[in-house]
Amino acid sequence: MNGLRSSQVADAAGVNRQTLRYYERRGLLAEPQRSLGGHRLYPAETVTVLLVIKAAQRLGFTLDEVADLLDAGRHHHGRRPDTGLQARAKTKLAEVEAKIADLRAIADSLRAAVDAGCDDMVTCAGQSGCPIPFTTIAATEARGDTEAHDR
Amino acid sequence: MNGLRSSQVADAAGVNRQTLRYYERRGLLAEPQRSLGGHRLYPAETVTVLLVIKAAQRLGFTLDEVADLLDAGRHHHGRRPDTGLQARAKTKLAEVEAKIADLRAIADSLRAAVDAGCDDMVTCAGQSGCPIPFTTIAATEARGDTEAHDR
DNA sequence: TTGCATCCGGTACCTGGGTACAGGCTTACC
DNA sequence: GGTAAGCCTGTACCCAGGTACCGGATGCAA
Repeated sequence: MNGLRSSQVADAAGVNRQTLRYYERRGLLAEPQRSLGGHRLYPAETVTVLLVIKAAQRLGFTLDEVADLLDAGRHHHGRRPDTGLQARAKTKLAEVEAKIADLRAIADSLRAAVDAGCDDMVTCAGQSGCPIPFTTIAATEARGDTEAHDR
Repeated sequence: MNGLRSSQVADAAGVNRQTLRYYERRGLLAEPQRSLGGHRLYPAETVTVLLVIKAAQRLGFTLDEVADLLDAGRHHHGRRPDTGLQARAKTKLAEVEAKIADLRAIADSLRAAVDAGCDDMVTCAGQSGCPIPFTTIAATEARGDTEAHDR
C-alpha cells in the first residue's frame, strides 16, 4: 500500500532490482520498511537517493565514498569542515583534472604515432625516431587512479 | 645459458614474474624455449615486447587489443588497412578524446557544486537551483568506456 | 481460491588485470 | 654432493560494481 515495491523503485531510477539489495548491503540505502510478508516497501525519496548515487558515481566517487557522503549529509552535526561534500568535491576535482592532464599526454602520444605513420609497435620501438616514448611511458604509469568510472 | 631467466626478464621490464606467465596464457608473449629441466629461457627482445605492452596499455588498449596489435605487427601480410596500428591508434585517439570531454563535463559539475557551496547532495538535489544535474547526469552515463586504465 | 507476477534470501558468477600460495623440481655455486 | 636460491604447475584469490540463478514465499486481482 504505502511504499513502493522494489521493482518500481528500480525502474524509476533506472537500476537493476538486485542493485537495490546490493546498495542496502553496502550501506548506501537504509533498510526499508517491510510488508507483513517481508517484501520491501520504499519511501518515494529513495528514487532521488538512487539518482544522487548514480550522479556521484559519475562524478568519480566510489561507492564507499558515496556512502560516506550520504552519511555526512544525513547528520550534519559532525561539522568538521573536511568531511562534507565541499571538501571532497574539491579533492575529487583535483583528481579529475589530473586525470584529464594524463589523458591529454596519452592523446598526444597517439597523435604522434599516427602522424609518424608507424605501424608496428615492436619494430618501431627498437628504432630510433619512434615517436612513442616506450620506456618513459611505462614508468610514467605511476598511479593516478581516478577513474571517472562510467560503468 | 643462452636466454634470460624469467626473473631477469621480469626485473628488466619492471613486471611481476607471474605476469609473464599470465601474458603467455593470454597470448601476448610467445612460449619461450625451455632448459632441459623445463625452466623458461627468454630471448632478449622479450623485454622490449613487455615495455611495448605496458606502453600500449597506458595508451588505453586492453590486453586483448594489445595481443591483436602484436599479432598484426608480426605477420604484416594481412595488409587490410583497418587492422594495423594506424587505424587502431586513430580509433583509440577518438575514444580518449571523448573521455577527456566527458571528464571535463564532470569537472565542470564538481566546480559548480563547489562554487554553489552546496554541502548535502540529497537535500540539494531536491531543491531547484542545485547546480548538479542529477537526473541528466545519470542518463548521460551511457557508455563512453575508454578507460585509459592506469594501475 | 486460484493463478500468476513479483519478491525473498543466499549464493555464485562476471569483467580485467593481475597476484599469491603450496608443494615439488632444477640450477648454480662451494 | 650438499644446499640454497630459483623456477615449475595448478589453483585460488584480489579489486569494484554489480548481475544471475534458485527454490520457495507473497501480493493482488478476478
